[in-house]
Amino acid sequence: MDKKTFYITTPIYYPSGKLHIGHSYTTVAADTVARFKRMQGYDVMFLTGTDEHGQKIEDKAREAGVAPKKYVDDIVETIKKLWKLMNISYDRFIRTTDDYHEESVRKIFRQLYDKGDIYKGEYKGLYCKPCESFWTESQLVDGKCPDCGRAVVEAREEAYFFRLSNYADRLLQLYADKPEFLQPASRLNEMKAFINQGLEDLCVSRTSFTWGVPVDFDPGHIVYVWVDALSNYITALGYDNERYQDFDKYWPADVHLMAKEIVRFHSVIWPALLMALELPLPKKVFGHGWLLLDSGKMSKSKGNVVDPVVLCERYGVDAIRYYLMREIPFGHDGVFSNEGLITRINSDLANDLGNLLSRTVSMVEKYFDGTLPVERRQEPIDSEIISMCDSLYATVSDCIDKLLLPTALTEIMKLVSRANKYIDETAPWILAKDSANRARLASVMYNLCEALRCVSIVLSPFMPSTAPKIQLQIGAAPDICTLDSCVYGKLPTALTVTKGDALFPRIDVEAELSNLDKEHGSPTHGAAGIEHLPEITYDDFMKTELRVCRVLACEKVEKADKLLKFTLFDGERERTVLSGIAQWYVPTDLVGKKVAVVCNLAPAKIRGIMSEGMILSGDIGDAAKVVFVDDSVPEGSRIR
RNA sequence: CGCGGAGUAGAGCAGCUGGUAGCUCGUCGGGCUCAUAACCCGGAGGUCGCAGGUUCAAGUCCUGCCUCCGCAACCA
Repeated sequence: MDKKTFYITTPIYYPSGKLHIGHSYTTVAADTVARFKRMQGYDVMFLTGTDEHGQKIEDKAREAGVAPKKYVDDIVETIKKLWKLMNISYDRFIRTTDDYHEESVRKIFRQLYDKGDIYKGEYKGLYCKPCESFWTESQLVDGKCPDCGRAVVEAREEAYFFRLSNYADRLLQLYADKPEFLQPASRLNEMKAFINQGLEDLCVSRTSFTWGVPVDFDPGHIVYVWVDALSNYITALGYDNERYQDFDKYWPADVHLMAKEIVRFHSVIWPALLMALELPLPKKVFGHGWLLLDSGKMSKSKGNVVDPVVLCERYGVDAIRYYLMREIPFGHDGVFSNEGLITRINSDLANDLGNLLSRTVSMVEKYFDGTLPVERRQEPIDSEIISMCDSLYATVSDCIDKLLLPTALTEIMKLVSRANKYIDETAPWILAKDSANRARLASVMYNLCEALRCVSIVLSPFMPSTAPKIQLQIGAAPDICTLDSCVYGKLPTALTVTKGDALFPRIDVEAELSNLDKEHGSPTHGAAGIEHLPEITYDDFMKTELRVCRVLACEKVEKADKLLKFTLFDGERERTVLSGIAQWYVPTDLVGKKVAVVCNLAPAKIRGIMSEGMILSGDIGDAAKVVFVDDSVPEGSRIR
């Protein structure tokens, strides 16, 4: 009883599609800290979950032709499977569609309303009817709708607002009093600047969609994401609901972990909401950086290789966990690349750690038939490796507390390197030649096993399935693999080891990279493999109405870097088509040209403009070039 | 003037409160043979984006500029 508690959270993820490696990154980091804290004896609550309401889910579900709940249910299943695969030891998984959460949200909303922190107001703005969008004065282009260029009218809409502006001073005070509240520190300045620009009250309800928690005293209004999603951190503990009863036990959270783009919500809106609810504030908000692909941004279209499931299946969960925690400077953006991943696995895990275990255990088997004799002879040269064993825990623990995860790993790997060097210094194979050195040789082997044992202990939160494998091979029983035992000298004197499989088989870098290219196309260089789609029938093809069109006019879309707006003549009428090729063409050069157009593509609104078709272009890496049609072919000709 | 981040050896990164420029990978040379062609030692390689300024002293502080990258905000 009365164990110290530790409450850590990830954001609740938006299940509008598959999660990518970035989500895994946040979650693995949180998991590592949670595991470490558990080992330290804390009563840990590690919360993750999903944020399932909102317009986008509603739209996606409609597109997919299923009910929103069904849509998110399916995705949540894949998310839970992913966390299971990645060995994520969350204690609780909250879904904003859970009954108890919705109940709490209704109560919280009402409570804030009753207190006067939420009030019903009017969303005043300039409204464009065709686009169904509100704009502010500054967003307008020439006084017209920036999307479609049509006239806007002043309009008002009822909505609920949270008095965020009232909390500006208290937030600034919070940052001043507790700068450690928000980390890394650079984000603090950003938030101060943001608040100093002037905080406006926050619109916390919507009427434009229905997939969410209704405002119970005002049907038609839906609680918007701020209150709905952020409050998960307390509703999951039973705040304002009966499902759980450990709010008093765990709140305030020790750390909210997240990627940098949502730091603002967690360090401005969330504390303000908590202030309004008169609840204690979380101790720390930490915004880590992004994983960038070496070719640029991380995006869904980049292919399978950044799919965490594929990576884990290919290289093993612990290797991926290690890579993520080791390679990316926590708090900054970092580059994710296949080559970086493979070299990291090879050099750190295969060559250094795995090979250290392998050579150590092999020598004990070779020189002592697997069991060390009890005679010992220590020498001065042993002292360094011994003292490193003894100080390892304190060093790592300090790093974890400061969320310096990569540093923690480099510190651990220093002992691995030292041990490898120690083998060279002591040259056991020479000692083995003279039976007079038996005691000395036993000491050397014992010291190596101790180093491995200590390493495995502090490594276990990072690599939960690798650590026990090491311990098994060096014959370390579970009771001497706790953090308390992370000091030199716990292994039995007559230690017995058991050689096992290689921990991390070495990967042939070049072969692996070319395999990846073959299988997925090169995600990094953009050229290698041609991806083939399933065969289709002639009828399938003929469903596409491809026609020759002449470009009557072409201009850049305002405020859009990539879009060109075409006015085409298709032999029958004019049609407007948008195309994302502005970087590669001067609009006027295209006028008069004939192009191939998919005419029966469902119209879609892009940047507020209806696009009625698609102009065919050939992809050249990331660029695209229009496929021009010979001038002798008349407009309207069917292409087949 | 939309917001923000970054520019340090071939690549990826450290360099906090200013005082001989470091790490990992790669590369070159050497050593060892217990081990997963792994391990250990040594070398080469940087006028720290550019230009000014402050200072006895500046990747490190200040000013301006250039470049790259995210997001906002679109690739039908």
